[in-house]
Amino acid sequence: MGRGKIEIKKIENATNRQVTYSKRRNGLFKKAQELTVLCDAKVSLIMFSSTGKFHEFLSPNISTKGVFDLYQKATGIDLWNSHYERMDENYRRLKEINKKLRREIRQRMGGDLNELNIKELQALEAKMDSSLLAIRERKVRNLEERHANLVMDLAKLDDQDGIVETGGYYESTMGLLPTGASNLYALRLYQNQQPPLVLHHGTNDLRLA
Amino acid sequence: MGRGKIEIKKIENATNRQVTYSKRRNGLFKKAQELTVLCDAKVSLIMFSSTGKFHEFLSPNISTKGVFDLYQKATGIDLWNSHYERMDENYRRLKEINKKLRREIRQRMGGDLNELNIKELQALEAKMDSSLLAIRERKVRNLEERHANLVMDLAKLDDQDGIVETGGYYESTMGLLPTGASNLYALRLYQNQQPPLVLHHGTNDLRLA
DNA sequence: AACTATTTATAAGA
DNA sequence: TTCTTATAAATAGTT
Repeated sequence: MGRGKIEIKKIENATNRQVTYSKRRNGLFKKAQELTVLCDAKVSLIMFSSTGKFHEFLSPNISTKGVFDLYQKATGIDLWNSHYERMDENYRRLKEINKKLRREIRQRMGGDLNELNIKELQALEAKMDSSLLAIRERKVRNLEERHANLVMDLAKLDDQDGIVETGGYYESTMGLLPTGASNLYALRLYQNQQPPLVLHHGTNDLRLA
Repeated sequence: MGRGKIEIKKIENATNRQVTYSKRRNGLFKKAQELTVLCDAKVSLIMFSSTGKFHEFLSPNISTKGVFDLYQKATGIDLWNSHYERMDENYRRLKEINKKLRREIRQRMGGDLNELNIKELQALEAKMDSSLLAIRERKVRNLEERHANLVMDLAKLDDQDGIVETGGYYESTMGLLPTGASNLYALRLYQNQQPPLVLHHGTNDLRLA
C-alpha cells in the first residue's frame, strides 16, 4: 500500500527505517484503538524501536497490571513465579534452619529438653562440658594476657621515671574482672584434661591467686 | 476499507462484533509482525476479546518477561517491586538473624571466642554453667522416671504371676544408660543450688546408686 | 511533514 | 468459519 510494493525484511537505511517505524506505529495504534472500541476488546500494545524508544497503547478499560493478571491466568505461564517461588522456597528453607538453630540454642540453654531422649541428653551434656571448658580456658588466657600487659606496662613506667601511678589504671583494669577469683576457683574444679593454669604475677600483687 | 465506511463505535450485534474482532485481530497481528521485521522493533501485543478470549503477538527477538523489564525501565512504573522488595527485605533480615544464631551457637561451643571481651566471656560462662546444670537435672529426672517405670513394671509382673523375667528387659533398658553412674557422680560435683537428687530404688538393686 | 499513486485491509455478502 | 470483492484505509516513495 504505497507507491510500490515492498518486501517484508529489515530496512537497512536507518533513516527510512525510522520513518517507516513512525508511520506504521501510528497505524498500529490507530488499529488497536479501533479494535478496542468496535469490539469492546482489551488491548495492550507495547513497542520498542530499534533505537530503544518506547511507545505503548493500552485500552482505556484496563491497566497494565490487569493485562498481566489476565495474561497469566490465560497462559498459565507465570512470568514471575519461577523466580518468585525459588525465592519463596529459599525463604522457607532459611526459616526452617532458623527454627532449628533456635531450638539448638534453647537446648543448650537447658530448655526444650523434653524433646530429647536420654542418649541425646547425654550427648548434649558432653558437648556442653567441652564447650564450657573451652570458654573457661579462653577466659583464663584472656586474663593472663591482660595481666602480662599490665605487668609490662608497670615495668615500663617504673623504668621511665621511677614514679608509678597504678591506682586508677589498676582499678579500671580490674573492674573488668569482677569475679576473676571465683572463676579461677571454678576452673580448678572442672579442669580435668589439661594441667592447671597458673598465673605468674611477678612482684605485683593483683589479688588474683 | 470495505464495502462501506463504518463508524468507530462498539458493534452491538455480537456475531458481527466477533467476526470483525477476528478479522481485525489478524490484521493487527500482521501489521505488528511486519513492523517487527521492517524496523527491527520489539513488539508485544496482548488482546482479550469481549468474551475473554486471549490472543497475543510477540516479536521473536524478545520474551514477555523481557518486554516487561524494558517496560518498567522505560516507564519507571513498577508493577511488582513493592511486593518483591518487601520479600527480599524479609529474606535479608532472616539471613542476618540466622547468622547471629549461628554465631551464638559457635560461641556456646567454645568457638569464635576471640570476638568476645572478658565481660562477655564471663557472661557466656555463667550462661553455660546454668544451662549445663539444667541439662544435668533434666537427665537425672529422665533417669528417675525410667527407673520408676521399670520398678512399677516389675512390681506388676510380680503381682500377676509370681514369675519375673527381668533379665532381657533389664539389660535392654540399661543399655540406654551406659554412663549413668558417672553422670550421677558428676552431678554431685556441679549441683550447688538445689538439694541433691536421690534415687529411691525400693527393693530392686539396679546398681545405679 | 505533505502528497498521492498504489497496495493492503476489510465490510458486507455469500 | 472462510472466500469474494467493492471499497476504505494505509503507506512507500517522492517533494
